[in-house]
Parts: sequence; structure tokens; C-alpha cells
Amino acid sequence: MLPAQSLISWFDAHGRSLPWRGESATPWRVLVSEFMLQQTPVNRVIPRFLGWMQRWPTPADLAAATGAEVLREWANLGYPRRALWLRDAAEQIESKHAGSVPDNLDDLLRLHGVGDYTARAVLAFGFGQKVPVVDTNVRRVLARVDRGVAISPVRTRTDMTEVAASLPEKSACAAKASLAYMEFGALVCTARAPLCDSCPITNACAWRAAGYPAGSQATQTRQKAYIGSDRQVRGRILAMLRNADDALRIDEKVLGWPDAAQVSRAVHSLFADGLISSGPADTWKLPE
DNA sequence: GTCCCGGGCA
DNA sequence: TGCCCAGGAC
Repeated sequence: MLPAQSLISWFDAHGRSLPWRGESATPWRVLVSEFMLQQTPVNRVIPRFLGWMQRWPTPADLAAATGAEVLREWANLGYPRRALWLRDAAEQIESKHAGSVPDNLDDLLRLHGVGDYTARAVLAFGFGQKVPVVDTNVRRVLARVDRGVAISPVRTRTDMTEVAASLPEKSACAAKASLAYMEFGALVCTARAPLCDSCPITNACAWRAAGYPAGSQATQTRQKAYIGSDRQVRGRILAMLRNADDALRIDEKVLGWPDAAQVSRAVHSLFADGLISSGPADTWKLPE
């Protein structure tokens, strides 16, 4: 069982002040931040989040934006489909929820780009509800503190049950506990070099009791190299179009990329994803 | 299970 | 270079 009270105390003393936390944690700000934080480190999100919220303070504001506008504001955060999904979510919030972020799991999960993690994060951090919030940090903390292993294969449903059992009764405290778990995983119980010497819960840690056994590589699937990948080509194309005022021809020469077939494949997949649209005479541009 | 972005760090 | 990062869609 995760020691909720100990980690809440630690969080009160050491938790970071972030633009989507504390007094400014409205459901909409939390939703925007969670989209941006998917697979993206906090420090890279902060400036983009501030610019985004200044430009589109409400769902109605974002719903009225074009694809080109949101993709340019998203800039180089990565996974740019998230920017379009977030705008789509804003449109749905406008049309189906009277401009207010829904406060229940089913409606949140119907928003494109909102999954098990993001939906519960909005409920907990935006609405102060008592729901288990399990991200990569919490999974790792659970694996170590409760099960005594460095990292375990992804079993989100089991992890959610375990986290739920550890949450304090009062909903506001439960939400704070989830925040504390995540922050603890991000700052102390980190993936690569955990700061076990300054850990506030050493006496509750099964991983420490077991002598910090290393993880088994077998459970983890290897990530494909980014260099030379289709993802890199797609990224280059979008970067060119973000910085261009007019529609552009996209080929291997313009892009400085040796593999013409790969460029063609990337263009078509970007089009299929709605990230680019066709301009005049074999050119491409950011979508309206 | 595979793909989607991009920067940072050991 | 490989791995990691407040995941989600297909």
C-alpha cells in the first residue's frame, strides 16, 4: 500500500508550483496541460502551455481556431495530432457540454485523445474527485514500493485498483495524494537514477528491502530509432510548413531527404491524419 | 503490439 | 546511441 499521508507531507514541502496546479487548476487548464504532458516532459510543456492559454483561455476560444493556428502554436512539442484532437475536444465541449469540461468519466473518455489516464487526471486535478490516476510515474512507484521490483509490465487496471485502495477518504485529499505520487515519481523515484538516499519513505519501500534488484529487460519492448524514421520525416515536413507562409511542394530535394519513397509515404500519412491539406499545383499546407 | 514527435541526458 | 518522458489511437 502506498503511504499516502507521508507522500502528501513530502509533496507539501517539495512539490513544484506549476501553472496548471493550485489555485489556477481549472478543469479546462488541467485538460489542456494533460494533452500537452502526454509523453512530454514538464519543462518542455510550461512555455507552450502559457502561450496556449493566453491565446485560447476557454474551450470556445480554441474551438474557433484553425488547424494551422493550433499546429503553429503547438510548435515542436511533438505528437502534433494532439493539437488537433485538443481543438476537436474543445468543439465537443462547446457543442455537447455547453462550454464546460464534463465532470464524469464516460463523457471525458468520448473526447478524442482522452484515455484512461487523462480522463481521470481531469477528474482528480480539475474537479477534485476521488479517482485513481495512474501514469508512468505511478506505475513505477507502485512497482518499487509495493512489489519490490524496479519496473513492472504495464497493467493499468490492476495498478488502478491498488492505487484506489491507498487513497484517503476525503476527495480533496485523494486528489492531492495522486498528485503526490506522480510528483514523487518525477522528482525522487525516477526511472534512471532514483534518489534513494533522500527518499522520504525508505521504510515503506519493498524495493529497498529487496536490495534494489535490477529490472528484467524481457518485459520491455524496444523503441525504434527516431533517426531515419518516418516520424522524423513527418516532423521535418510539418516544421517546414509551420514556418512557411504559402503552400509548398514537398519532395526529397526540398526536404533534403534521400529517400523519395519515404517522403511520399510521410506526406500521405500526414494527409490521412489531417495534419496537412493540399494546396494548388501539387503543393501542401497546414489545414484550415 | 505498433506507430506517433522531439529534446535531453547518461 | 539508447532510454525516458503526466499516453492514446488503431
